[in-house]
Amino acid sequence: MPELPEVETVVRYLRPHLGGQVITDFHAHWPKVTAPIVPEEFAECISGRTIREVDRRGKYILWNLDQGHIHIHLRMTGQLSVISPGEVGDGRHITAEFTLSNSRQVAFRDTRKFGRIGYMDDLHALESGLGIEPLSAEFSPEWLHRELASRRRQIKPLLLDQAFIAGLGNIYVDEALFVARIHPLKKACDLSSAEAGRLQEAIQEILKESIHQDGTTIISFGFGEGRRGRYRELLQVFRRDGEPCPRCRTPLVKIRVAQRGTHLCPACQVPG
DNA sequence: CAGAGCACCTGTGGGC
DNA sequence: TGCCCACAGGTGCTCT
Repeated sequence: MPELPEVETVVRYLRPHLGGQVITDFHAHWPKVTAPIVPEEFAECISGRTIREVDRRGKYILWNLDQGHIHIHLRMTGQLSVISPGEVGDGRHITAEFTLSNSRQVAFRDTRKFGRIGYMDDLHALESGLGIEPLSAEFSPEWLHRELASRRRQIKPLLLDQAFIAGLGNIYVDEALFVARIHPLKKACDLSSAEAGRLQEAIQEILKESIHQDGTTIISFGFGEGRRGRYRELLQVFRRDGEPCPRCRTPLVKIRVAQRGTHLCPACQVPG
């Protein structure tokens, strides 16, 4: 499910609900949700702590506490919603829930159970595994071209690598490579300066617009109760194989790259 | 180092 | 309608 724009949307939704609240209780319905530690140990770390602010790093949602940090990764199907007692509704697939000092609850709903919740005293370990923020000023055309020059990997798997750029996933990589007219199998070090420039611009523009649209809902992404992202209608190639290319009308195709479904225009994005 | 394959889970949609 | 298979927005592990 969620890539950077969807995670950012969830963070913006949560922020006004959580700031200043004390975590009074935590309960895991699916014990592995706090893996590698057990839920009791996690609860011990965070109960009684105050949430100072909600933030995002890559695809991680961060709750910065008065001491330490909670990190939440939604993986494929995770959803967070703030609910009042009595409006719990459909309790299916809820893997964990927090209770706040205002007696509201934060429910973590996760059909496929890949999502994880954890605690860290400081964010060093998280930071060490994450690359540049693609919406930061440091992510410039020059930075990208310089970094690509030393990598021999195919460009799509590289862009999906969170240790390189933090936050991109399958949807936005396909969209950005299409806009930049780059074949997903092209070696990173073979990209020209002009291609790197187009790619950098495409990534930033696409992410910004998607955040503006509250992200992309394909099937399961939502935030709060029943809210949906609107970027799906703006997707140019993702899951549009068979449809005409919006640029040249050639039918879009779907291939496998790094075990992921990959959508492209065979005329606009030529290998080599 | 780069890439393939599989594991972790459940639900959905297509083909027969 | 029912069954079986492929596939899904992510990541981490092992093996070559």
